[in-house]
Amino acid sequence: MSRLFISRSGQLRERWAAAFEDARADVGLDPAAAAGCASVWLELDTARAARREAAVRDAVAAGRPVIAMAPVPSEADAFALLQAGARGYCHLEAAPEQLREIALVVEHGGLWMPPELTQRVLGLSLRVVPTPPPQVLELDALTSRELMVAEQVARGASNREIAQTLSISERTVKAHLTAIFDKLGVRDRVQLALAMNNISTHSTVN
Amino acid sequence: MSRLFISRSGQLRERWAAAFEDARADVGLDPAAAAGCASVWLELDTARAARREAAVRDAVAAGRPVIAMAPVPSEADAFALLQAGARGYCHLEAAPEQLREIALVVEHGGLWMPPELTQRVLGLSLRVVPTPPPQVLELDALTSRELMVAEQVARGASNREIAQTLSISERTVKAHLTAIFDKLGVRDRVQLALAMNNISTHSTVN
DNA sequence: CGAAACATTGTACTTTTGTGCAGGTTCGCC
DNA sequence: GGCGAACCTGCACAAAAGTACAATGTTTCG
Repeated sequence: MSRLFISRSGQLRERWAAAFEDARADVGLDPAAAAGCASVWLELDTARAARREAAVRDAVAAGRPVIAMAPVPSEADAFALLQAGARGYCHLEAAPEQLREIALVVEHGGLWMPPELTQRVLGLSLRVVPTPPPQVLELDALTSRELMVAEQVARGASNREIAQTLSISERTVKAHLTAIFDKLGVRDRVQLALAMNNISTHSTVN
Repeated sequence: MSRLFISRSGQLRERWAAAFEDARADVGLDPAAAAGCASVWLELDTARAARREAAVRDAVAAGRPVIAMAPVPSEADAFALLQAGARGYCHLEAAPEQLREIALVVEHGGLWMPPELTQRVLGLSLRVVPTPPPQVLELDALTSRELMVAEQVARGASNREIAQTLSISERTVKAHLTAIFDKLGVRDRVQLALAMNNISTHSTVN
């Protein structure tokens, strides 16, 4: 029982091969081929959003558990695709060990999605999060002023705008930012913005 | 790492022992004992319905994955308990093989519930959780290459990293970005990253 | 009171980002 | 063959972003 990866580009073939000895890849879904697999993995284009659910549904129809792999996972997306019948929803570039983990879960009747999404999907409170190191932001570590700056960045504001809003100099904004980056372990405002919105970032390939 | 079963009656002890060599059973929750387990299984009384969620929460607080075992599984119950932090929800009298299956799933970060409940609970979540903004990005306007760049930015990657990943020069990445900003109507990579994750950004005055 | 944390800002400098201008290539299509 | 779209790139430049070092005032707390 192999794993079938459906991908247009096939760029990640090597990664999949690393995860599963029996990984197979194809550019389109062949129901007959899918039927013989332990699970079907779909690489989702960000484009053609409307087609994604249909793609999942088609794959599900083959009767094997389907895992959707999104380049940019989101809560809404996870909902839609799980509802379309996917049993797993993960980052497209999840590490091989994680892929194996997901396969294990899904092929035994479970649902899998990134911890941070599980949390939000079920509406859990942060404190209650179990198993994996949930990478909860240590927002408590921030001072009140730093928090204000961080929040603005989380909404896409520039240093100048933040300075204006808080009635301080741009230099001070930068000072706060340096402190924030250090405390939260991110390297620039983009990663901060994403982290503030509970989105895992690049270096954190989990 | 054993499995800890919390049960008032202890009637099903033998079944649990059959499922797991390392099964332990107790009548009440001892946080210290729970902390040393692979998973905690709660037998839920039908009586004292109000207490069930609290019981789950207490168990979850110990930091180990919790499976709720209900004598009469129901959709509403499943949702409530998963929301309380349970990672699994099953019939109290599930067969030993199934218990093992569930353990496998839950201890690897998955969610488990009876198949027939899965779809319904997912459907329910949609109604319970505030639906995210419908703001649809015009991702179709992006060319395939631009999309790749945008996705990387959405994960916090720098231009250098993107260039490396796509095997192109940093200059080209910048060229793509300029096109992306224009097409999507954002002004910089931070706003792009947020937009790609369906997060509304600071209202740009200019 | 004095240490420590916080907030603020300046000067100066490095690095990243983003743009303008000016080219190249390839590929499909009329 | 010509044309346009997408892709790729170099040089130059401006504008942000971020860091290093330093300093001053305020608040907080033991």
